[in-house]
Amino acid sequence: MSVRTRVAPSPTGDPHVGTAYVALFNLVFARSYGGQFILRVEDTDRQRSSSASEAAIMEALRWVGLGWDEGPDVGGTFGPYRQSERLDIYRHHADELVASGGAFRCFCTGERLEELRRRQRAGRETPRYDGHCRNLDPQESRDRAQAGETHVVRLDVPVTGTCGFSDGIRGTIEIPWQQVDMQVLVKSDGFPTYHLAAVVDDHLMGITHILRGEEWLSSMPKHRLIYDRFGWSVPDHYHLPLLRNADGSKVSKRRNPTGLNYFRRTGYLPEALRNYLALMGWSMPDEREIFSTEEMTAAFDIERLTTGGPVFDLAKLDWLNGQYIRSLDPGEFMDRVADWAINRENLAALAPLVQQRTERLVDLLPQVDYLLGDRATVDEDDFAPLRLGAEDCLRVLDHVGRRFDATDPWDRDSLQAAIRSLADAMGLPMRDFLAPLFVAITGRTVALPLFDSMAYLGRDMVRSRLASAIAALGGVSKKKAKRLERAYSGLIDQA
RNA sequence: GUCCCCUUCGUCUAGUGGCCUAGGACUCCGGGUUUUCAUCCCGGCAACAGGGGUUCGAGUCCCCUAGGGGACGCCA
Repeated sequence: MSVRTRVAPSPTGDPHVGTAYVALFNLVFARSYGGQFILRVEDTDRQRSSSASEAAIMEALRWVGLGWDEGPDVGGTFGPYRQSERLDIYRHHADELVASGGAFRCFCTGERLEELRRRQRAGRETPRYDGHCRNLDPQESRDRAQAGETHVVRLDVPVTGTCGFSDGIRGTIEIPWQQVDMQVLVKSDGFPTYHLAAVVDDHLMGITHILRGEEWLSSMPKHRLIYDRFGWSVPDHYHLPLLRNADGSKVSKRRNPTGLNYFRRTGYLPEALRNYLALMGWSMPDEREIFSTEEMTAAFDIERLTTGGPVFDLAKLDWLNGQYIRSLDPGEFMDRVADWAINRENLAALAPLVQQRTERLVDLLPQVDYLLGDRATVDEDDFAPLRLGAEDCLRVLDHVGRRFDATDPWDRDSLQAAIRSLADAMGLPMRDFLAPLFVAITGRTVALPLFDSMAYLGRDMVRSRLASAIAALGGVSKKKAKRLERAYSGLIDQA
């Protein structure tokens, strides 16, 4: 049987470097066996999924050079490849599980569940569904469901014993069933959760090897159970180490640029990014550090994957990117530069802003350089002349960051509305409120209009500039971050 | 808190019981080439988390401790 792997992003945000990381290893693994690599969109979270995000993720993955053989856009014989289009498949399988006793309907209310979890936490137990609806009379269960009573479907999990399974790079792992929750498989809106959908799809799509992030390791018992209940064989699993921030925590946008578009916009070469990602937890047998994805594929051996979480450190990526840029022949270098930012497409967004401000074409450059560049370097002194003190500036920037995480769509008007409401909530005049933001984003005293600038830059770039401005203002400790978070949610609740 | 995973220079890593006086790369520092800068070249700093075993021999195997991370959602 042909080797088939997949990457299964959830279209709930900006394209993430972690997705590219997992995609790279899946792609290389499949190719090294002459197999196929599939893209599946896991859009089962109705609230958070968006087609804009889906399109951005596919576009970004293609940019990195991680294309797929089958997927929502290119089709394939195992489609559809978008989970929201496979609802009847999941429903059918969930019904089968309920009928066979492998799962049960649960009519518990959210309040009851919350109270239960609170009690368990207080009693130092692992929060877990208590099985309240597990032994409902099947007839009653069916009747209540038929009568339209709101319910979910939960996986029936053994109460005692341990679940043993094997991970391709970690060996055998045992987890007590006691620790495994009776996971919801079908939500009350009829959509499946990840656990059901992923297992069903991986089986139906003929996925033979699953390479995914380590955060899934503790869900493995649930997944094994589902495979077993359906009588399906379990694909080989390999849990990839998680990319880390400098402090060792799971890589996050608050501390690192993690958006693929950031790397694209700041002029990293896709082949350099792939090479760098390959170095995260993997090495060439001959210890070469500069190699193409093709060379990686030819030499690939999953046994060479390490288990420790690598810190995603830009310094080495910068060096590597420099190596790639310098090795380009001049013609190609010129093409890359032209594709990067000084092209019609990018200019189209900028032209309306700069044309009126231009007397000679050369005036264009200083007007837009801060929009094309990496990030404006700011330091504490830049904030000194402002009406708000350093502490207040920091507070403003922090809260703006939080507000922007939830701002959608990312355009001029939404940004303006978001900022206005936040300034109101904080009781600050727009003028004072905007000043530190202007400095953080543009790094100047004179620049193109702030909201247009932010709209052009995009969420990733704005995020990273906010982060460096906050760092310039002294940064925030863990404790301070907590305090700011509380303060922010306080503001939201009032509004 | 409970369970699981992890632990070699600041960072990415090599290492699968003797080739380890622990190698390479990035960063940093010093020097050289270059009319500047960058590149490039040379050199330097720097690690087996701690403690017990097993063994003739342990970075490599086992146990304990510590530290880090992850999971514990009708998110994925």
